[in-house]
Amino acid sequence: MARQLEITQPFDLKLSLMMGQAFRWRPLGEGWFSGVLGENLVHIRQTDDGVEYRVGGPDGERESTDADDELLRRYFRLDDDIEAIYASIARDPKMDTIIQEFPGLRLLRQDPWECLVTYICSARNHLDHISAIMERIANKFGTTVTLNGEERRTFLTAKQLAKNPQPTEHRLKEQRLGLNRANDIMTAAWEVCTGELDLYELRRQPYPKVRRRLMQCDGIGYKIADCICLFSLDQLQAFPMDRWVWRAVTEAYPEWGFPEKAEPTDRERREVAERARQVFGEYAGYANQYLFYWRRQLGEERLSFAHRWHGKLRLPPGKTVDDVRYEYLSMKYLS
DNA sequence: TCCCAGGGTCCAC
DNA sequence: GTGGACCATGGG
Repeated sequence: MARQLEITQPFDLKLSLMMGQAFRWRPLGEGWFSGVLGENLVHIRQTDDGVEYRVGGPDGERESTDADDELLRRYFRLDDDIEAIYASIARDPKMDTIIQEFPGLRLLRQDPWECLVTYICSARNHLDHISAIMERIANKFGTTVTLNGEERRTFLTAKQLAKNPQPTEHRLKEQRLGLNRANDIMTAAWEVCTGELDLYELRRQPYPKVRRRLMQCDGIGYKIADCICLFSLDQLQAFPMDRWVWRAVTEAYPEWGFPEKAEPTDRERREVAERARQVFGEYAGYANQYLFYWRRQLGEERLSFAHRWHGKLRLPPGKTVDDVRYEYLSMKYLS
């Protein structure tokens, strides 16, 4: 039996699950998505007044309870006052426009350990590739959970890694996540198990301290620390600076004074993040996700223009693909 | 073969 | 503390 959970807030399930903050959600068709939350295999889809979902475990589907509602409320951050957050970051008129274009984008409160592993593997990787690595790791180490004919695996725990280091490290490296990543993950697992790195305790610490602590880990620099802060540690002022957000900022906010070049220096990343916190306020992390998603959508528009160019449609005389793209963007977003 | 991807680290100044 | 060079890895 599917269980209903009422949501009386802006909420776009597909957008929030598939935009590239979490990497283990899969579309099942007819609006359903499959994901693994801890020990639970969850099937969920959006309805007119919220979501409906089913939950499975090692022995297949089980009856959903109030505790499962609470699990989802926490995961989707339904405790956030999203209207107030949108209003806060929409003090900037461009952000207001973007939010109206894509209402219902939600940050997800992910498991800190899984999030740490995910983003250690994310460095210089494509979203699809990150998804594939996470799924391979789960398939190799996880325990089986089933639901409605589907079989998936729980994620690798820190304890599993620290308990039996050599064989698991070897098996981890086989999952093609990069030469040093497996070592970084092993080291982090060890620190988590000894209590030297207490991820849940970091949820109650101030943001700068949390980021500093994460950056002491191998393989975690400024950007990845911000991702872990924002996606799993309740640090909503974190502002992860990857190349997409850098493009969004340099193109849409020229008045901030950052040059349009391919890659920012570490210093420029820091300065953009600080500026973003001044402009968007204490919920800058939500603005960050909107900029990330928005700019990636434009990337797809750009591909679309290139496709037409090579196809039947011709560009206006004397104009480049970028000219047309920027005209389009100016009309649509930046007027 | 070249380019790209939710970067990190190391090493001179 | 900063800027630059180098590193990494699979896919299109």
